[in-house]
Amino acid sequence: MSILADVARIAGVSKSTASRALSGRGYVSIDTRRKVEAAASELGYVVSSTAASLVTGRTRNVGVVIPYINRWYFAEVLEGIESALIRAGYDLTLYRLSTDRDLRRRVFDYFLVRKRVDAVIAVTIALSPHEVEMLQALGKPLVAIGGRVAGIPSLSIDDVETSRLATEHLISLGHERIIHVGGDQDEQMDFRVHSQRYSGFRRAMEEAGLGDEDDFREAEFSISGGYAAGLAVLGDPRTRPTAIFAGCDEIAVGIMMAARQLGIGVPHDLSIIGIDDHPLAETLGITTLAQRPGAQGGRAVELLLEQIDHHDAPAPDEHVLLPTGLTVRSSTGPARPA
Amino acid sequence: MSILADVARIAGVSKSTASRALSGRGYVSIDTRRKVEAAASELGYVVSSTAASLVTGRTRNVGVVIPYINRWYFAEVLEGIESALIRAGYDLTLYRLSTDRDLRRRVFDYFLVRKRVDAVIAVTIALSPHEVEMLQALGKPLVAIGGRVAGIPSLSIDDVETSRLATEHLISLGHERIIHVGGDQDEQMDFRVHSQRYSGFRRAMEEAGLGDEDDFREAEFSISGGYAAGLAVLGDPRTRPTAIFAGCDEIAVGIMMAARQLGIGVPHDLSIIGIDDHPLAETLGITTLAQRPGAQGGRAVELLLEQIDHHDAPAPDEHVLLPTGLTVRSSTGPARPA
DNA sequence: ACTCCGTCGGGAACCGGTTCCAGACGCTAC
DNA sequence: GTAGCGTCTGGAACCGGTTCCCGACGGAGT
Repeated sequence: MSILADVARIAGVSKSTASRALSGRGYVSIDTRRKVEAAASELGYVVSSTAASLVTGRTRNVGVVIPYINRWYFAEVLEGIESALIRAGYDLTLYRLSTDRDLRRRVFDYFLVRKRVDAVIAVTIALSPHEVEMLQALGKPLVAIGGRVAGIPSLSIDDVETSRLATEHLISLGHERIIHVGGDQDEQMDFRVHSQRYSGFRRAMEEAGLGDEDDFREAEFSISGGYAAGLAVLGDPRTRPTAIFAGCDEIAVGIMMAARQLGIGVPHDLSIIGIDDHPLAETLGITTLAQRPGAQGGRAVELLLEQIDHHDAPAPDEHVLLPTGLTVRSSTGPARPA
Repeated sequence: MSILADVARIAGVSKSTASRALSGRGYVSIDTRRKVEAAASELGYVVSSTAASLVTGRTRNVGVVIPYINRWYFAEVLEGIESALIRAGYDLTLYRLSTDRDLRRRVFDYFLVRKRVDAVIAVTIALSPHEVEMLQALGKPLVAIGGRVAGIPSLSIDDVETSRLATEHLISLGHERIIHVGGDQDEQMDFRVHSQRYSGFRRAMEEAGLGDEDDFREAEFSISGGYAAGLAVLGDPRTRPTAIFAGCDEIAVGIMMAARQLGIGVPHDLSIIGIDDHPLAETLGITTLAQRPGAQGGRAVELLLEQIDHHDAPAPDEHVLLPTGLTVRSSTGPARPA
């Protein structure tokens, strides 16, 4: 392993000149730069980012905290973040936070605090004021994806409005018996996405004078979860709805599968709408409100890099609401008269 | 931000003693340790891992290169790796390598080489001899998941044997017209998993005196891919097989959906078997050969940490073959006489 | 001719820890 | 009594870069 001093010696210059030549900062004549570069490539030299970080205080490394990897939305966000960071020359250090409070504390106290990351992106993790404060005290820019966090820039779709629109789509088709199959209302980790989607649904239903206390069904946010809930909801012909608003496309897909299993025609006997625009939604022709999680990840990185670049400026405390687009496919259709 | 010198001053000891007290290396009396710890927590001190790495040469950070995030197998492996590393006090830096050769070079030359990671795990990335050599020259332990890499420890399932077993299961049920729906044979990135699965299939078929040149169908390794291939294969009643061996469970699920769509009974008219034991395989009752990617990730971390701990020993160049378990569910059944 | 400024290069301090070395102390062993 | 060892602590070197500061040089401006 060669070090900068070796390169300098071979090139016949001082360490400082070699450093300037390779990093491109400060005055170096073309000639010496060439010599240094030649020496460096001859020796196969690469800077020690550790040493560089120590003195500059910047690591070119961003921490990402995320609750799941194996779910479409999260994996997409992660991919978006990853490629944006790589393009900008940054590393991405991954911390998966499950519901384990201890682990969460350890990650914040032990991992994130050490001068290992320049900044942090929190994906659907509602940072506590204490956590925000702690990281900000260390001068680490923060961005949140998936929900609002006080004091830091964040971006997400408007869950309430999106759900409302989805529900209104069904209502406008003449459906009256509509059920929302969504996530556990008590899930603590996230930004109450589930309850926001529920309340958008509720609002649309109330405005139309519809709904009752039996129009919500809990499901895990996955195809299997949707399938199980679908079988339960659709199994009983007397209470069967004519339309279902699924909390996400994975649930919608599961419901679609359950419907097929039970011989229920979509959209003839049942309309289904979801949120996300999961690839399977397209494959199966499921109507949905499209969002682009990968792009959200990329956008979050931009916001972050802006903060890193002018880190003298105060953190912009704005919440960006991203649009979702109603994508009508063949899973929704007019209600048939009973 | 407080530094070690501050802690030492407050505690009334020297930097070296403070370092020893906090890191737990070398002799320190109980008394002074207490004092130092008190000072540290009073100041909210945390070590600068950058500084520590610079002198120790170890970063407690492992690089993971992986081609996809948003696929079940890869996400599971990643989760397994992540939790094992966190438990061991290691960070995980993620590099997603698509088919972009340039990016791949950049990741290896620019990112992995700088003293940022102590070791590297390659998930279904066939490292070139040059890449292996480069990383080993830097003294970085390596482990590969998903296929054999010369010169480094690796672990994977036995793709050939697994496929053969899957195919034999179908044959033993009396099926004669069997099709394999698998991945693109030319995919360069991976360890030719696709072609290995194909050849296991081929072998079983030949031993049984079955098969023809039309018994393979290409599909993307996803539910959508399986669905599309399923529609194509099952659509024509004259060529329709009585059994399908899917290259992975996601494909199997897609085929299952296509079968339902076309009103083909499973397993009455069609048997389906996959590989993986994806959660949906259980939900839908798909027979499969189960593997546990999360456990593979954890095992890879163990192998890696062993190498890190005794890094004087030569790298164990062994390939661990993990078992897969035939899990019979309701998607496979006896062939009906034509 | 002299100042001034922009370009170029070297020396040395510095980032914040870890670790080697040497010295001090108290204890046991001979 | 002293040699020898184990425990404890401080000083200083060191990891490998970056950057500040200073001096040298050459050309332009007056």
